[in-house]
Amino acid sequence: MIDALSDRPVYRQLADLLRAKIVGGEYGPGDALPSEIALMERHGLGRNTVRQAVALLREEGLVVTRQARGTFVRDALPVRRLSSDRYRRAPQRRGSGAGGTAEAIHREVPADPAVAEQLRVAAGTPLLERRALLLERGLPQQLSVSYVPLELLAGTPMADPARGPWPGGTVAALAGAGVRVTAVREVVRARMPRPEETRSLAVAVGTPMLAITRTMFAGERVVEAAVEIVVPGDRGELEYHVDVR
Amino acid sequence: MIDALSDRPVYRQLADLLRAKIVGGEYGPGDALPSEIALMERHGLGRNTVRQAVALLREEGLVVTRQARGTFVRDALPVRRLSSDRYRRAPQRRGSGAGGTAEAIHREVPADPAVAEQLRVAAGTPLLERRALLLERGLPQQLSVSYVPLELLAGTPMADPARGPWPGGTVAALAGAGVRVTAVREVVRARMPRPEETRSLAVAVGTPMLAITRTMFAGERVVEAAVEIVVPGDRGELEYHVDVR
DNA sequence: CAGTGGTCTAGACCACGCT
DNA sequence: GCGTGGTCTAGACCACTGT
Repeated sequence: MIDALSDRPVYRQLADLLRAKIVGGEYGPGDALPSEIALMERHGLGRNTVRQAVALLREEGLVVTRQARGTFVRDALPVRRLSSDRYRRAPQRRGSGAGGTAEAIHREVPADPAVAEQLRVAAGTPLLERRALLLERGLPQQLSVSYVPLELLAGTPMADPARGPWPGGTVAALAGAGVRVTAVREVVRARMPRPEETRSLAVAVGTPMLAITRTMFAGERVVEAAVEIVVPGDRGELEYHVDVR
Repeated sequence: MIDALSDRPVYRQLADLLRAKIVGGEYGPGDALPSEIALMERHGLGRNTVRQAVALLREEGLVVTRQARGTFVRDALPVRRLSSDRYRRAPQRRGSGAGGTAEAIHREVPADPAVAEQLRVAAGTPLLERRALLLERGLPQQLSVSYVPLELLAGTPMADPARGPWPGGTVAALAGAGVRVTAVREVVRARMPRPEETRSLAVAVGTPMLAITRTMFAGERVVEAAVEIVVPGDRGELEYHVDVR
């Protein structure tokens, strides 16, 4: 099966072999691949070569390795779809809003230059910083850091940093402060997780991330800036409706 | 600098060291990292350990390795922003539409079950399949496969599979056939490139992709289904405007 | 305790880019 | 020709998970 004289590196040939069995369904989601020792013996390869092949599949997102347990075909996780409808002011439809539990840490901070530009305020303006982690069935779902000018929240319960999560999301929270969000701009990127994100979001190495920069507007005024909302690519997808004019 | 007795693996410590110098600016975009031999000698490590550290940084998207040349801090490529405005029927604003050159292959095919469902037609319905590769300054920018029911294009130049790219994009092409696109739905995912995509899009391994499934509507009718539009995560970002109602 | 993947070393040869 | 990263082997010890 594997040709040591081929131009194609041996570890790639082994990866091709295993990949074909995975996409062909011979190894289904959750199944264990043969152990490294078994692959060494079956194909007459050194262990590092086998490990290189497995590493390639891991980078492609096809398998995960678990120490002392084995190498497993990646489970198709239930993907959560985040629709642009989630910004409706009207009551959230089931399944479209925040369905899980959230942990949030609020803090009062002065605007740093980058945030100030996004919010269109002067650097140093007092802001409420909100760091939130959304959990769904115990699995971290998204991580976000966002800012609201404190002035907008003055005199409302949201101005208190000790306050917990905002039920109903940011649009509802701002509505509670008399701020009517009229539009949202999102810029979506794909990037690899930073080392600390692999921990806090509990993602396997090699899992790409959706990174969203969100800006909320009330008319011409910017009322919220989410510097980055990070969603593991194997757990979420984003849905947008665009009206063509 | 590196503690062999630490709990943290040596290769991770080396990766931490190099990462700190990259994000700290000591190695700027395009700069070469020290060679593997240099890192071996400087830190008293085996070559595979050094290579493991570099591989980690490559997976994180921080560096690219080029055979016989060296390891380089990844260039911040000019990122092309794809705005939801690109679907306007009005003349495209500069920089928002398709600015580069496109290669397209058109073919007449019967609808397979998955596409039929997305298009809401019967399986086997004759479709025009369009495979397009968008280039920008010689660099592949996006790859897409999309389908339009042939019936919609009957009697127009677009029905001819031998015809080349559609200037002005799909909305303009459909307008030319008398089909007025009113809305677009996009579902965005992040995933790693498939092996053949690393070639056709010329991306470094470890570059995450934005994968978009697009559905175009004329009223209630589905007039185009793009099964997948793939954009390298280091070359593109998506911008969406959402009106909050 | 046996088996798994994780880490690490030492050494070999190769393909390629530069000068 | 020399230096670079790419591939591959053989062997060692470790940490962790199962029984």
